Amino acid sequence: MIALVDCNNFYVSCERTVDPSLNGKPVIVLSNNDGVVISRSNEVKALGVPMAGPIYMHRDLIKKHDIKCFSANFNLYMQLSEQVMSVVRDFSPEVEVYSVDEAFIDMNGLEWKKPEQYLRGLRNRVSIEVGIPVSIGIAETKTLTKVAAEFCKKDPSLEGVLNIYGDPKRNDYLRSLPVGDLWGVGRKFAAMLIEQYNIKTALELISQPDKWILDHLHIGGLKMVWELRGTPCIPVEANLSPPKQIMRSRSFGRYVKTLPELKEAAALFMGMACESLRAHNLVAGIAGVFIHTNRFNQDEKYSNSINDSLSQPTSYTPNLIAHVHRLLEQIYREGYKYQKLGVILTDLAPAKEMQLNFYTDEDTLRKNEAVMNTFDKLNTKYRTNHLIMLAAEGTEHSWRSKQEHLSTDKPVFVDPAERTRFMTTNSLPSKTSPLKSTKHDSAFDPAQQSRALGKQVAERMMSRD
DNA sequence: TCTGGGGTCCTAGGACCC
DNA sequence: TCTGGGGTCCTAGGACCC
Repeated sequence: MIALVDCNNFYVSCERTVDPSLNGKPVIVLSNNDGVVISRSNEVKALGVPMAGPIYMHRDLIKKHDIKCFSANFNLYMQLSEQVMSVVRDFSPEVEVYSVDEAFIDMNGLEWKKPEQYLRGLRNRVSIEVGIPVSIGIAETKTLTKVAAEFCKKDPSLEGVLNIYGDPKRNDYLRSLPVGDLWGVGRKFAAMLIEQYNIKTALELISQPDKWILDHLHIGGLKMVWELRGTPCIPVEANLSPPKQIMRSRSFGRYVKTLPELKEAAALFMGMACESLRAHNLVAGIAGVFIHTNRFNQDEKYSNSINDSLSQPTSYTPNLIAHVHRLLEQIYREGYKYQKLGVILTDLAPAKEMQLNFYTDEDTLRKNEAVMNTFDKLNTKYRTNHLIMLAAEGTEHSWRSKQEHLSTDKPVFVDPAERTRFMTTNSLPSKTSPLKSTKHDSAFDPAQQSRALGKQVAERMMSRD
């Protein structure tokens, strides 16, 4: 028995914990450059605004229905995700955190606990302690829990939990499920199944012979189909494995033409990637960079990527920045308006198993490691990525993403008692309530804030030493 | 005018080996 | 005129996920 805990409209729900007056109102969360819809409230879904579509096509609808739009605030979403997951872990040690808003629970050994009742308790605790609504599906396989959670969201009378484990009516659900809504069937496969083979529902798909599935949807598709028939093929993996690749990329807030500006962006993104690399105690053997112009602009198109192995695997930011700067010089072409740049680290290996080469100067290695250690400690301690940075990363970043509708960057603390009161009375919180949102004001500048913080820290350290 | 970011896995095909 | 068979490894690209 497996359960899936799935947060409803996660990013929108996060914004609503900051500002509960958004409850019941149409709300959208936008991608990094405020260009694309990445989360919608139920009210917005009902209005027909599609997921992952460009927002500018819905200007009129936004105005007409007074839809509230927010820039993505991933710091906030990560914090709330961690809170949700920590409640989930209270209910079982066997948890696979599958994404920012989803977790699978291995329920084996918990069947006797009356799963619906037990997990309804989980749902209520997440709701009260974190303020995020979740839907929970229970079934024999991961793919079936996805189906259950999907139906659960659409039927409020289920109170957030649908158990289809051993349910003889399982195929009734599959009969009414469009093939494109399946976990493992994306746009391309859905179009092929419907247009070429007239296979429209999940039930029609699982009625095909294995050989046909293997030929058309490959091994991943066959696993999915077996899972829909009730045979587990995708295990719950409670132990998370280290990443195989780390990438940092952004679309620019404006077009960028010059090599120095691209280098600045590459350095900044590499700084971020390296931080993650070291947080996982890994080193990279290969690093690369890619750039491209606006892919929707047919007149002028250029995109290129390049990567190369390092003479010595490392997580030392200065070396990796120098490496991608050299690579960037090779693919940069003058005269183009660049829209996006990204850096990629691959061939990752545990830092403690690092291979040295014949020429490696171990003394330098140790010194570099100590520098990065101190670097990370300070940036972690003061909860900012920009307390200390490399000069190559620049300070102005005039090309950075638009984020014109940020809610708040400050950590959110909500007193559970206060939330309970809010939920039961359903009244708006008073002005002094901790639920009150910290509105983004235009004077708030993260860069300036961190410079001020940096100054404070520097003064403190100097007075001490 | 305006179109995200960060991942995983699988497959086909090419290079190379003997 | 006539040109094998059996492998491995790597990479780019395509599918998928949230």
